[in-house]
Order: sequence, then structure tokens, then C-alpha cells
Amino acid sequence: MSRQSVRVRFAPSPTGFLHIGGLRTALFNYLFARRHGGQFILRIEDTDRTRFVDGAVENLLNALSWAGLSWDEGPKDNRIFNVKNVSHRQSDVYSSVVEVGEKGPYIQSERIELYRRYADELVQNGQAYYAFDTAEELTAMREAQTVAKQVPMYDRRALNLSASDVQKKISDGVPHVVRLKVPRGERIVFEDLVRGHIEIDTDTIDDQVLLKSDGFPTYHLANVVDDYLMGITHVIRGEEWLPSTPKHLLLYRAFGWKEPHFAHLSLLLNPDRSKLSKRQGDVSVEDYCLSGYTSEALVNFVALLGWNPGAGNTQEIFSLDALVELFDLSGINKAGAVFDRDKLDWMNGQYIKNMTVEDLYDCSIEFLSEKDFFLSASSECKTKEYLLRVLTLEQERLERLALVGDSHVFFFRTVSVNKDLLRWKNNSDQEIQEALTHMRMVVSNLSLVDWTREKLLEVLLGASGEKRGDFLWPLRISLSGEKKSPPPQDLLWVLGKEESLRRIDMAIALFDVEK
RNA sequence: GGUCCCAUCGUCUAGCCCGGUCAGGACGCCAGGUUUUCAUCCUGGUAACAGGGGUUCAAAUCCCCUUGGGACUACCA
Repeated sequence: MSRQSVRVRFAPSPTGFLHIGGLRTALFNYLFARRHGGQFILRIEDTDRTRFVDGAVENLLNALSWAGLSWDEGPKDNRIFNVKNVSHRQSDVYSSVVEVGEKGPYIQSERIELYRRYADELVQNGQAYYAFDTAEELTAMREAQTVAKQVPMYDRRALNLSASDVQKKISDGVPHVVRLKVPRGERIVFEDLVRGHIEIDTDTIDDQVLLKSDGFPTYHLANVVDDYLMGITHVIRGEEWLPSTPKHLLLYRAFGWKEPHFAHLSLLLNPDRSKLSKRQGDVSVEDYCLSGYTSEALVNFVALLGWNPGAGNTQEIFSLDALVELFDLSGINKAGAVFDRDKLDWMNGQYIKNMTVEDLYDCSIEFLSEKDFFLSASSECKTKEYLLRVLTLEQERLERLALVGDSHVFFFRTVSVNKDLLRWKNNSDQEIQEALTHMRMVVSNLSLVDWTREKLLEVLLGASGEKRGDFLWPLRISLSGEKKSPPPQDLLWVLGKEESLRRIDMAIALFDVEK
């Protein structure tokens, strides 16, 4: 990179929740900034008042924070952060939001005067013009063009208006927009950092509206003005912006501004290869958080969608810091990537397995606390000491935190044991009862010193000799009551001696002669 | 329809720029193994250069065409 410090931004629209594709865009910007020791800026593009969703900004900030992507400049939620050098906002729209940084405001709805000024400048220069067409007129125009098999495009009818007509309409208060006057017959050429050489003919570019009749700017104007004013050096954004990049380039040129570098990221896809969308699964970061994915796993997974560390590096698990170390735009793929839930589950499981039990306890306790069976569990099953033992076992089989407590057998004082389930192969009632009685004796002879997973296993194996299934199967069933459960030594370990013996006794009693 | 982008196992991908290793890894799936269930873990297996033309002694790699997929085509971003 040059001596000029890198400045990148993530510029979401507060129309809902943070989309998983947005997370990836934010991540790549973050990684690029950190890799090059530059700044990562967050800007809110809320110029469409009809699509504004209450609470969306706060949600966005939250999701980004959860993911661990810290930003240097932009709005922050003061309910979450204690940032120095922050100024409280006047606006009451974002009541809990404060801003950090010298180039603010970072919320576009608070910059509208700016955009108006720049739009006017373009009109004065003759590079943009006023248009007074109504929505109905424009629709009619497009329909006519479509019928005539022409490409729908603004026909510049407003350019036929005389200067005095324009003046009169404006002073009469006729609603109007400002449109960019796109030069004809030119080729716009640029080098995209991930796609390479791109050329587009200006004849295919419509006279884009820059300022809407409600006085708000469109994305195109606001984006370019802000990127320039905020000193953005690299625009890293989704591929959906590729076709409109020439418009943005035209804008930079019209203002006489140095243009930033562009890097267009491929899209995230549904399994059917269409653009990742709701309907085919979760798309908001919040959904994944609530389903029990760790932020580290989600970030790790998303980073590897359309990017790889290259050089034959087959590593798959990367911390955020490790990603920062390795990140390079040259490792970004041009083709779109399907979001594969199976691999995410696997990766999440890897992260869970590598946590300390204490950490697992901290981040899974709230998931567990919501479960009905846990709520109704006895108090001795809710002590941290007990839960830590349960989690030690669950950890190796857990793929998502929301699934914690699946072996809820641990939380019930009573297990209902099906007599037939206790039967290993074709063993007789008597054989089962004898096996259980034997195991009971073995367990009751154990001292507390021997109450470790390893020792318990050793003892059980020793006590069951050649015919392990005959002993271990009924023992396990009597302890868990379930066909599928952790191994007997682990059940014993978690349940404790007293509770274990109680359960074994209950099973043995099933075979007492009842006639 | 028009413009632009893209194309290696089912999925994520390495290899492509600087042509020459049985096209490598991971997820999934299948089989086997371990402390005879489930899970974990280990081992092995399955499976791809979209098609067609060139250029070349040699093409997944370079060029062209076709096909397929996607995005954009708003006073939404």
C-alpha cells in the first residue's frame, strides 16, 4: 500500500437486521483496515425514509459488536459502550446512539444539507439538471419504450425546458429531482481489485436521479459525497454495486475528485444459487446468535466464503486476529459462494470443543435456563459444580449452544426405565437382574477418591470382563433411561454415587418377582 | 429484452497469473476402527476441471464460441 493511510467503510442501510452477507462485507472491510493499519468506518445510509425500521440501527451496532468487528469512527450505542471523546447527539431518532470520529455526522439523514449543496454545484456546472416528471409520467414513458422494444431509460425531456421554465417551476414549488447528465458515447474503464479490468459504455447508463423530490439524496450521490468527504481509499462492497460503479466514477469525475479503489465482493448464495435470502433459511446475524452459534465460528466460516489464505494453506480454523494477519484482497474469489449450513455446524462444534468448560458454562447458561425441563429440575441439579460436569460431557457432542442440555436426563430426579430396553441381546430377566446387581455392588464399593471419569471407566471394564455388553448396556439404560446417552462411566460421574445407586435399584426392582 | 459479472467434487475451495505432479484439502455422505448405544475421535472410500473449437510436443491453466448461472436495469439501497 501507499503511504496514504487506508480508510474503508461499511455502509449498511437500517432496513432491518444485519444480513449475513452484510456481516461478510463488514468483515472484509474490517480485515483490510486492520491488516494495513488503517481505519474502519461505519456509516449509516438511511436516505430512504420509507424503508426506515425503528431500532434497526441499534440492532446493526449490536450485531457488529457481537461479531467482534470494532470500528474506529461512526455511531456507537452508548448502552453498550463507554467510549471516550464521544459527543451526544441532538437527534432524538437514535436516542442511545453517540458518535465517534472527526468526519461526522456518520448518519446520512443528518447530512442532507451537504448533499443538496453538492447536487446544486453539479447543476450550476451543467453536469446535472432538474427534472419535474411525476411517477406516472415516468411509468408511462418506460412502458412506451418497452412496447417499442427499446431499453427503458430517461429520455431527457426535462432538458427541453428553458431556463425560465425551470426557474418558474421551482419558484412555484413544483416537486423536482436532480438528475446526473451522463455523457454519451464514452467508455468508462476501471480496474476492480477483485475482478480486474472492467469497461462499460456510457450509452447504457441512465441519467441517474441524485436528489429525490423529498430533498433526500439517492444512494449514488450520498455514497460518493460521503466516501470523498470521509477520505475513503478503498470501497469494498457487494457485487450488486458493480453495474452502478460507472455512475459513481462519473460523479467523482464531475466533482473533480480523486476516485477510490474499488473491490466488488461476490454474493452469498442460497443452496439453489440465487442471492442469499430469507425464505430459504436464516439470514440475519441475530438468528445465528440465537441459534447458538458462537461469533468466532460464524466469523471464521463467513471469512472462508469467497476468500482463502492461499499458498496451499489448508488450515480452516482462524481467530479474528489470525485472519487479520493473513487477509489479502488477492485471495478473494470472483464466483459466488453457497452458504452451507452443515459446514457451519461442524465449525461451530469445533469452537465449542475447544472452549474451556468455564467458558462453555458462561455462554450456554442462558440457553439452558430457558428450557422447561431445566426450570423444573431439582435445585441440586442447578449448582454450578453440577452443571460444569454436565457440560464437560455435552461439550464433545454439542454443535450449537441452543442444543445444550439435550441429555436432560441429568436434570430429572426420576427416570422412567423401560424394562425391555434394559435387555442386551437375548438375555433373560434373571441375567439382567444379576448383571445389574453385580454392577450395583461394584459401584457401591467405590470410594469418592475413585470418582473420576477415567477411574470409573477402568473399574467398569474390569468388572464386566469379557461380556461387556451384558453389564454395560443395562447399567447405562438404568442410569439414563434412554436408548442413546453418554457412556455409563460418564453418567455415574455426573449423577454421583447416591443418585446412581438409586437409579440402579429402581431398575433392579423392575425384575422382582411380582406374581 | 439490454448491460455487466461468473463457471474445478453435492457444498466451501487449492491449483490458473508464470501451460508439463494419479487435479490436493475441508464439510457432507458411505465403510471400518476405538472404551460393544449415540456423539466425539482415528483410518479408508465416494466424488469435479460445463460443452465445443483453437494455440501448443503438452491445456483445469492461454484465446474464441456456445451453454448455464447470477447481478443490475427505481425519486431502494
